[in-house]
Amino acid sequence: MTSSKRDHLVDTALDLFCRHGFHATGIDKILAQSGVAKMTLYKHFKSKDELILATLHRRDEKFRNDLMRDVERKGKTPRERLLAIFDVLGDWFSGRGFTGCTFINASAEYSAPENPIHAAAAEHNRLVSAYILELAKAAGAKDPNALAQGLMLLVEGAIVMAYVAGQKDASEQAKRTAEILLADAGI
Amino acid sequence: MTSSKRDHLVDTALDLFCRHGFHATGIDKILAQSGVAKMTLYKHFKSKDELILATLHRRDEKFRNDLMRDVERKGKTPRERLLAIFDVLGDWFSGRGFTGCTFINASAEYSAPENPIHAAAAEHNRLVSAYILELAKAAGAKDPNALAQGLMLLVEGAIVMAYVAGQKDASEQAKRTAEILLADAGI
DNA sequence: GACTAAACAGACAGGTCTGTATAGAAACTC
DNA sequence: GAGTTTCTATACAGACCTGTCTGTTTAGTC
Repeated sequence: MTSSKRDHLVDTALDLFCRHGFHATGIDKILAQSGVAKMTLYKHFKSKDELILATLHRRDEKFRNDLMRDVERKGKTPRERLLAIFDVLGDWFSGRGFTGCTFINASAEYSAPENPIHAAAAEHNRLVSAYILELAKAAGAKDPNALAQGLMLLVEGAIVMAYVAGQKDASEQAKRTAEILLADAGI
Repeated sequence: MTSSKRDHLVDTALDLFCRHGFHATGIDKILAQSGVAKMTLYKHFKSKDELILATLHRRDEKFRNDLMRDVERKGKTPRERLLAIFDVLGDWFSGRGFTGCTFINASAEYSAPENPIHAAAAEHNRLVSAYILELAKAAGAKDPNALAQGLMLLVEGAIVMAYVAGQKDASEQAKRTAEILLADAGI
């Protein structure tokens, strides 16, 4: 399979980027940890930035797939699922390898909005927002857009508080706050 | 004045760190933009990390001073001031030089919680939280701790949505959501 | 077994990084 | 005005960075 090396590179790069950041992770470290030769990397990716984009793409897919799967397992009704989001966040925060949100971190290192890396983070954000909006509509909220945007603020806020301030219980606080918003939305 | 060069270095470094990130900003660029000699920098700061810590310290002081000043000018009662926080955020987001939260960005680049740079970001977070809690108590909230933590989630969430997703109106959405929380807190 | 394509190993170029060393200029003090 | 401190300018060391290049080895196919 021609793409097995590629996949392995993306996996390794994602691990190192998450743990140490993008600028702080050199190509050589990714090669050493993956055991892949340099020329193989540059055959699959034109540059380090392209490798970063590929890792962000994989991270986005895995993150949203895992989120939807866990949310739909933990909650049966749309209302339960909106609240289950914060339980999933709690599991994520208390997991061993929690290093914050890869996309927030990527935006921090590539601040220009027109940078493709920053744009990829914005797109991920948009897709998560769309999922929450979908649930809010299914739950029959009075103003689904307002509810979804409010919940998204709580999600992002909880991630920041858990990562920057080390406040791992931010997800529980966010869940309690979300219940207030759900009540206000009539569900 | 022995500290004028030092102050100038911190100002310049803060500007460059905010615009381009910490790893991406080399000592030489700070020297070129400030017009200060390298040995002068290393006389005032033992290392680049110490310079970073000094810039974060200044940023924290300026940020919270400006926040409190603007909030207390825009709102007269504690309740008004809690809501005014989000108006101040809106001004910040739409300002020309908005590059997200320096402390979230610093945490992203220095992920280890025991790293002094990450710790400085956590401390800033704690101090902002304390200010909001103070206002929540003065406003006579039913459960000031819960209200303050909920508002803090909205603040951090709004910053992320404004910076990562470019959603500059996140502050308005956060304000509308905050009003729901205030009502729930009985104020 | 011969041919082909992929991956490996490692040197290399050219640039950047942090931090140090040295020598001269400017400013301040007595 | 002499002496001291402060700053500048610049070179330097040693490490790291990305990306290229050259061979060699492995693996798969006919």
